[in-house]
Amino acid sequence: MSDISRPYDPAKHEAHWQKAWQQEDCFSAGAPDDARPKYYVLEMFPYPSGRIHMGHVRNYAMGDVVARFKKAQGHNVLHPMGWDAFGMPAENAAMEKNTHPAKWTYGNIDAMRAQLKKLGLSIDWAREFATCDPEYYGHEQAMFLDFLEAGLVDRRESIVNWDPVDQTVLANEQVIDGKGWRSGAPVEQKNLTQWFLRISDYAEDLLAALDTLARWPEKVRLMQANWIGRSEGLECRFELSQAVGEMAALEIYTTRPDTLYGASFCAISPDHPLAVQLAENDAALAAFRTECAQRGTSEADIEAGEKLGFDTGLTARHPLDPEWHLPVYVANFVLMGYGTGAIFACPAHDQRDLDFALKYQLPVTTVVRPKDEAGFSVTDSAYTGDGVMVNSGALDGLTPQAAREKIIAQFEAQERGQRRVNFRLRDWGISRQRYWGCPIPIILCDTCGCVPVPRADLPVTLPDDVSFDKPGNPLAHHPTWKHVACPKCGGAAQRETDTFDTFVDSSWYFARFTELADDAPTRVAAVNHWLPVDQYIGGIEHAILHLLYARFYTRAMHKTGHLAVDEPFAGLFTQGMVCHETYRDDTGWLAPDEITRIADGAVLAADGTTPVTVGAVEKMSKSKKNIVDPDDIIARYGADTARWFMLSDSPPERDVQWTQDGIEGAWRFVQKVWRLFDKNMTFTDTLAAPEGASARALYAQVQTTIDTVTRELEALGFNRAVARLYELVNALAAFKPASAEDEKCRAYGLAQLMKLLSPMMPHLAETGWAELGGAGLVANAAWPEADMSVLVSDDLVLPVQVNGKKRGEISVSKTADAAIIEEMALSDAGVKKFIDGKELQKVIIVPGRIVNLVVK
RNA sequence: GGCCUCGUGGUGGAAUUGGUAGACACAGCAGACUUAAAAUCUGCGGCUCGAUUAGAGCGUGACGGUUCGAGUCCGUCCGAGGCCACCA
Repeated sequence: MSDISRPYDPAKHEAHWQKAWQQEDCFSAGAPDDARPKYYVLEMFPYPSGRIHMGHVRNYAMGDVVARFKKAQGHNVLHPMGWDAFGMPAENAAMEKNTHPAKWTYGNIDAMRAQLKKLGLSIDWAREFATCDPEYYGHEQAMFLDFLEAGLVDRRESIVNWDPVDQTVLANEQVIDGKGWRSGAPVEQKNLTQWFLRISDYAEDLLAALDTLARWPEKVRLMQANWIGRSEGLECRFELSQAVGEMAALEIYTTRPDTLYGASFCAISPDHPLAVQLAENDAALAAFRTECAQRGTSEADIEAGEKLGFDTGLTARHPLDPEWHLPVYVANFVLMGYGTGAIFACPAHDQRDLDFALKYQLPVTTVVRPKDEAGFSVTDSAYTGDGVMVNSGALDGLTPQAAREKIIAQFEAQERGQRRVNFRLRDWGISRQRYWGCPIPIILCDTCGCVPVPRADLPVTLPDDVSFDKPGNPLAHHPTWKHVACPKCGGAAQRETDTFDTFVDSSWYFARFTELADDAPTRVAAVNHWLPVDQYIGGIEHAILHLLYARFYTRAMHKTGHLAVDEPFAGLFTQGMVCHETYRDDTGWLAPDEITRIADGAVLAADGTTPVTVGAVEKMSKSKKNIVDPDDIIARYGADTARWFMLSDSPPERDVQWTQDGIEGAWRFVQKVWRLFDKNMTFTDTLAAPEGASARALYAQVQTTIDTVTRELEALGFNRAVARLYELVNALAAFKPASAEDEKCRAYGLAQLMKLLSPMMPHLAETGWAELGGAGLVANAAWPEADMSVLVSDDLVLPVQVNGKKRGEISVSKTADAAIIEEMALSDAGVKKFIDGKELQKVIIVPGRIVNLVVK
């Protein structure tokens, strides 16, 4: 029996229970043949930056609630943890701190693992790995060779986004406002030979299957759909009036074939082969192409929206009228990477085309008008709405939709074009010119070309002796590493010195967790048993990239026989960020522990005199110094308090604001629960509904709490579950036992409370459970089931409205018929006042809900 | 520019999905205990009017609509935020 006169001391209890869970091996997942239904809970694994932050605490607290809850409900739970350990920060640290990326990374992992363990998470640590372990990335290399054989990989030259500071290629999605996502340097366009995964082959499937992901947020599915960007249109030829070399026609793609009669000119991308060829003999065009390449695609440039064109002097024949010649421009707003890199322009119905036409004085012909505006014509604003076709020959009078269908059918019948589906999604360029990543297992031979590294030679490991003293890729600078004999011809050859994009590493780690097989990336029986992940939890910032790549990669693994599902994550939850107020004085940002709050609410610097400006509530970040360190919080209040605060108040998908008052409130709640154990009690885990009124009322509240908390946890409504638990604790604290039955019911209520609290505050729940004399660990106890029979009462209280406003309440028998309810409602004193002297027009009785009297 | 989400007390937020608006918590006020403070316990708390009570009116960004009944559904507008962005 603990001394309950003293405050609850988390430091004492938390370490004890963490050890007990480990000794009892509570959280190891059962084998695939375990009789219990499986449940795979996964939080997005962390990057080992060095220390955990509050965002991790929130993320892993949520996942842990789900894992513990599902275990208690009788599931065989898999809840693993690992490290997304490759990436540039390790190289930056190596440069700045003169250490080795591996040493830095593994040191960080050790530190963060210790921090996570202090949170008391129910993790199966036996499955832990880091993506920088050769045991992991070697399998990744083997799978890459499988993908290569299966035709899922391409190597091709392409224009890439080049970060001149980091000296590496960036994916489109790593370019933000024309700048590198890490360096912030303006991105340049560069032609490089790159490895690609053919994700665009799966565009249609990745899009269609979004409909099957019922337990994903609508928002994320929409973002992915937009990213994949499916459009339907017509691809057709515009004959050039004179051929240029081999090129006799322009292939164009349009989603608006209905507006063909409004054509004004054709435009090709500066990177279009025709433009490239013409530029060879045209210095002015060459200069124009250079100018376009330098302008880039930054937000500022797009905002400015300046349309630049170069008249090639060529013309193209309109496909519907060979005598109609359209000028061909090179235009900066046409992208080579989408469609065919060539368009026909209809200025009346596309704003970009209109801007261009007005600038270069090209014709504007209106071919769609709004239904009710007979004389409509476009002047300075393109019309993109629905309506009626005009000035379009046989199309006149049709809707644009019907006109599109008619034109496409006509082109297909005449074999001059075809319906074509286009996607915005491009193939995934995975080559990175970095050291700290998974080496691409390819050998480049002048004679044999690209030769896969023989399987027996995998993994291709990173050399340890590297230097970071010059920009670029240390693997390419290394004196010996890249020089090898060609596996095919035996001649001198070189290793591919690029490494994989780190998104490759995180595209299959969830599969690896299902079994750490030595000889294969996955063990098919285990991976097919556990996947898909039942509940995946992480930040919304991964809504597109990571989640889309993982969906594609799973399909690729399916195709190559590594598993047998297509969708890796059946349920997805995206949690909000942890925010904090910001503070600054003349010297810059101040940390929360560098300020003091005085009585009138004013905020001063630590010296007690300098006034401090309280800024916006923003995501915790080093740069704004508005960080609260989880270690400090755990040391002062314990893990349970930190977890409880992260789960209360704010809905989990929304941002939460960290406040000192909030953490203090959670701390007081822990103490309040502890004070409930103020006397010896007989352990009571099961109880029939008591007879006495007071015990019965408490018993009933315990049952409704079990019922609602269960449903809230099922729905990940942690904040609402917390509110119900506050209510139960308040009721237990106020409950004054007056009989043996009362005592027993109170003990029973406390036992149920411990079980309900245990997913969120596992240490306190164990302490309380032991205090009550419960057998074993509450971590192993079964989830309680609500006895709802006690709630079935014969009477119920119905609110009575008059004209929709509540005016009274009546207590009626459940079985009372409408006539009796009406009579009681009409005779209620509060109601009477509002109906006397008025004509009763209607009585609405919603059974069990409400009564509404309509009077006039 | 396109697509989407959200606007409820001093604050974070609840509201059985069209049926008693403001649960629960934080901050606040008053009281009890204490020499005092902290902690704890009790009570109050949307706004306006009503001296107070009883009570009445108003109230979920604004205006309109549907309905017996709207925070919830529809329309227009205002405001905040997110994602994508010259994607033909």
